[in-house]
Amino acid sequence: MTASSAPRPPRLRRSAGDRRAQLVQIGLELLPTTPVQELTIDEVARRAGISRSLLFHYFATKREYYTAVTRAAADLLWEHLLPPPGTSPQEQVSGMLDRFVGWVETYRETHLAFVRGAAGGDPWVSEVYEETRGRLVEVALTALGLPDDLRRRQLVLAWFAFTEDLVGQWVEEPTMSRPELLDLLHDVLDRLTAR
Amino acid sequence: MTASSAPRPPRLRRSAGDRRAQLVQIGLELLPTTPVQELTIDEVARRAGISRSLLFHYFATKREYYTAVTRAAADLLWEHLLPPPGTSPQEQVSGMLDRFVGWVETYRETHLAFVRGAAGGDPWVSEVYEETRGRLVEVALTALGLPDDLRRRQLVLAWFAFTEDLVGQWVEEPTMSRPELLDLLHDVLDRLTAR
DNA sequence: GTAGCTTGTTGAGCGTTGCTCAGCAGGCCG
DNA sequence: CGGCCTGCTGAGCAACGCTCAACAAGCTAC
Repeated sequence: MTASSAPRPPRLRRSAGDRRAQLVQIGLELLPTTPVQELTIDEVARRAGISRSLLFHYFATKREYYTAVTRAAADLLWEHLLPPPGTSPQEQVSGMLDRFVGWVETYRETHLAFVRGAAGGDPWVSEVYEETRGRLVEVALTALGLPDDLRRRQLVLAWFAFTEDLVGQWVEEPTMSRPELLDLLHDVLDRLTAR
Repeated sequence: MTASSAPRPPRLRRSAGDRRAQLVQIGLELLPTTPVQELTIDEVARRAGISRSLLFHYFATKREYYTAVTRAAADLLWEHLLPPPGTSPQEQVSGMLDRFVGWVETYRETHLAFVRGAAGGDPWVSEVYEETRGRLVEVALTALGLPDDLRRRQLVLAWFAFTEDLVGQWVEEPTMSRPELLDLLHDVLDRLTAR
């Protein structure tokens, strides 16, 4: 409840970069509790303590803003999963898998919201996640030492959908041990790519 | 282009059932070309030749309307996939798989839009598809003669995500023959449930 | 210090959309 | 023909995405 008698909070200017980052950050925080369609510019602006107009100064369109938020989320995931340099190929894949499960365990709500937001409707938004999925598959195939042909690519992408879904279910209702899960996922991937 | 001089089309009353069905039908037709967020009540009402108000008489909320449309789409899929009575258990699963691929082949755009709409954001909507997925998995497990325990259920659900994704990719870019695809999907399912 | 410029920032306002409500009117009944 | 049930409409409100002209914070130049 803002006191109506408050003279007015001293308006402070932020650099363009700061403001953009702040707005994207607010989007990331809102993501887990708010489906895209219910995310309003008003709410974001209110949280940032700025006018709606300013948000449109940084993002020409609501879609553009939402895409930027999605991209930020995708980048976080990407940076977390990418194998550190100097890892052996075998370790790269199992390491990524392990970190992926850990990621979903830690940011369950956020990650699920991210995936749903990316999967749902809007092509501009889903493209962002598609791209990240594509890059991840590329890394995985390289680590496995397999040629990146179209057929295998499809299989690994579909395997990723399998993984997303299974891990998503597993964190809500663990029906096996963590190592069992990791083993199963790795095994399915191996069998699929061996074909 | 509606002639402005048209005296006024004779307003005709429909029974409540007819009108509801018509509105849902319009939703189904709009689904493939229109992401949820861009589906407007105005557009639907315009196509039905009725006022916005009437739509709110049948569906209290836009969400409720959209849920009804999704349910209709899910029911169509369900009826198409359900094995006819008197089929042998083995045929049931491969038959369902075959019909599923056929379904995606035939209604590619519509089905993809349906899945995306169901996956995206809104819990009320996604629940509808979740339910259908659950029933399909139940049928599959029964046909396979396997107990419906939690673990297997998760695996088959995840396999379904795998299948959705792979078939979706395959129809856009066939990297293998149709029988190969069916065989692969069936094989993966068998290996997963055999564990 | 102050004039001036850059640019972060705002408020008023427009068109559209989801949704409400009081009441009109089609068509079946007596 | 009169009455009633109920399908149906139009006006209108609040909230939203988005635009635009103008204000003002804070740096630089003198």
